[in-house]
Amino acid sequence: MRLKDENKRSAIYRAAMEVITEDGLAAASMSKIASRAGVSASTIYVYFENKEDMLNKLYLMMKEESGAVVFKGIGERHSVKEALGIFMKNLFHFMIKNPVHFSFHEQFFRSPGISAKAREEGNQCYAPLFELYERAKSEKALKDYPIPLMAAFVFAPIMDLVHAHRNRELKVDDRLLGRVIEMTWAAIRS
Amino acid sequence: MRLKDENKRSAIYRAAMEVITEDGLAAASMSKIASRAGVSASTIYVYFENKEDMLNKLYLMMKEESGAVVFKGIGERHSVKEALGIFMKNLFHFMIKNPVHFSFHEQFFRSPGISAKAREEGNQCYAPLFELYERAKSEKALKDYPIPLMAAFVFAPIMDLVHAHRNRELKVDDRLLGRVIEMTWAAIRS
Amino acid sequence: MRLKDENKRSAIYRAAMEVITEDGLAAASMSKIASRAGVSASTIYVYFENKEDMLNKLYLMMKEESGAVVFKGIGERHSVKEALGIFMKNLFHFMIKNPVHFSFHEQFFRSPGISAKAREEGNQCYAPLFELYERAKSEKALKDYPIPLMAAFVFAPIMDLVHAHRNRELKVDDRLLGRVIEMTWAAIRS
Amino acid sequence: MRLKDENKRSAIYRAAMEVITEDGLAAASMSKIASRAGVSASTIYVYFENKEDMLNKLYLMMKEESGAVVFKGIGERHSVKEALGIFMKNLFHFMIKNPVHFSFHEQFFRSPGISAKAREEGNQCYAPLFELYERAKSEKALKDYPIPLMAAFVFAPIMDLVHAHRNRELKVDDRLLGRVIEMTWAAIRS
DNA sequence: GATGAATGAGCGTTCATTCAT
DNA sequence: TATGAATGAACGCTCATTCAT
Repeated sequence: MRLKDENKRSAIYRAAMEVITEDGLAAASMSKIASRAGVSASTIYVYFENKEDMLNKLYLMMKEESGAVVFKGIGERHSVKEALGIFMKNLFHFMIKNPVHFSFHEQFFRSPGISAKAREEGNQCYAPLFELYERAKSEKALKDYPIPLMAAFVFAPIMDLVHAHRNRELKVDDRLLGRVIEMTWAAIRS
Repeated sequence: MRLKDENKRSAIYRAAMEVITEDGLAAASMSKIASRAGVSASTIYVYFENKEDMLNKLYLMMKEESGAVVFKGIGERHSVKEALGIFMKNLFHFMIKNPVHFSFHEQFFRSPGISAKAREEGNQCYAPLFELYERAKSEKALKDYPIPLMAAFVFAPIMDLVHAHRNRELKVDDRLLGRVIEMTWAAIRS
Repeated sequence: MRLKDENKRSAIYRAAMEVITEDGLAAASMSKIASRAGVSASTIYVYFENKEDMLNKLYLMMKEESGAVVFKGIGERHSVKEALGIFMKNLFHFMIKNPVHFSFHEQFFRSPGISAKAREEGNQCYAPLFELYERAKSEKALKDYPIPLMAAFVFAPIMDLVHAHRNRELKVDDRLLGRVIEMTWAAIRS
Repeated sequence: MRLKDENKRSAIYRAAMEVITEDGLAAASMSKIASRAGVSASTIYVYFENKEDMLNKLYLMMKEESGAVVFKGIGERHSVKEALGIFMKNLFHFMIKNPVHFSFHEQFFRSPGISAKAREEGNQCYAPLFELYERAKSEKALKDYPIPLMAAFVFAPIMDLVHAHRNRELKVDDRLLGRVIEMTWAAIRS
């Protein structure tokens, strides 16, 4: 028997991302994804239980991909403020370079299409951020407010920046990015 | 002839909100909405041109409803900071009291399901916010950054707060709300 | 109580003819006919039992209208050949002047939309043609073949002529019309 | 994987013909055709793009089927008159033996349900008739009148004969058929 | 008599999924 | 493993018709 072909699996992932980005989540049918991936629709069911399973796993995979990038260059040597700044810059540039990730994130953000379990697991790809938060608490560098609240000040402005940049409403350069990071810092610093 | 029953129109609105809240926008079919509203699916077409028309009008109606509430108590006598604080508190309480509005807003935020025209009209329900922003610019009370960027610091934390409150991840009281307003202010003040 | 308004009835007839001519029989919905007639769809049900009834009665009315015209100028003094020639000319000109009648006839010709009973009654509007046929039999002017067969040679060429004329495939003048009548006569004469 | 079952394709064709024959073109819904064919409605979409595509292809198939029969036995050795006679006899017998073809032809004759392209292609199945017409012109055997006009004298009587035969209004035998052919010839001969 | 509201039935079509090979 | 065939369920929507006024 042939082994499951991991190239095929990732072709399906890639196709799903593209279709969702281009046509939206609602219009992303299995057959559209399949033909984009160059496989038959029924082949998807060899690799995934069903559509929901595929989307959840895709969500996880994308979280892993971004998680592997957004913490690059951050080390113990950095202050909390520096670390957060690097993270936000990384996040911005990753989303600019990977518009499919960005669109996908916008489509799935709090969408009921993703199970709580997958969401939970996806968050673990951002574990370094939570560790940073813990460190900050011990250093008393950040306000001691709940994580989701702090996260709102970190993520929302960056994602809005990417959105405006993509729509050409705004030309985002390093100076503007730096200013936004300062705004976030002003909000959350202790 | 029977008169058009405005109760029925609002029953359809309510049903649509509920179904979208519960099952998500993608799964909100006309027949599901109809049976929730206690009417036949074809009756919806007596009151609306088609699904898109219904969703756009629903979007507008909800924007109007929230717009009529979130600026209550704000006057010329208030400083920009005070006015923003009142707005954010109003927004929070409105969303807590109207969970369907909240879910609906989350579903429709940047969804392609809403036409640009409806979005534009919907924004006009929040005109006082834009006026406040203009006033702030002339008073040099706020950073002179693009509106969507500033908005990210105003809306995202409140909506996250509501989200966490609803999920019982967080017990939000006036003190926490006040602190969040302070965080936002620290971020956007000039 | 108000009397049934015969103007309204004929407005419905006229609207139905127009809609059927413009959009085809399949697309002629009751509401489209109603709005063309300037009445409510339910008003049609005051004047007719249902759609089928309306179409059958419309069919009859049109047969009556054409029947009142196509025998004009024919008298006992005419030979069978002359009479047939006048009939065919009348038929051609009537259909050219009343494109709605023509389209309607083409749509309904042998369509299952018209009941056998209405078809039967409609034929009685062409009674003079049958009488002419009887006279011809007694004069031995025509072949003694069944009526539907003879009719094929009389009607089909004229209707085709009208069709080609309307489509501008053919410019039909009196000379061509005369020739066609001669062809028919050559076919059916004894 | 299962192989595409050509029996199924022709079962759909047959079902469509039957339903159209019985209920008329307007009432021939996909689901009615499907259940007559013993397949699910969605299965039709495996074999055809959509309803229009199916009807056009069905139209073509039927034209091909009749085209393959109605010119049988006609050769260069036959005079124009003989050839036309054979054609008309073939046409009559084909329509008698294939009542579904006959009804279908009546329904589709000039119906807007068939695309101009399909109609064009369908006509090519009757190419030998056009060639015969050309030959007749060069031999000056027929009147030099436009094709559709000549066709009216050839087709209409035969189709009427079939119609009357099927309705038992008329018992058509070879003698009557021969006489009709003579009538047509008298009409169109030069 | 006239009509807008209301609806069940049905339309053509798409879809996620299963089946047989 | 891989896939085209097959399908029940559902979709958005239209329609002829009835009802209440």
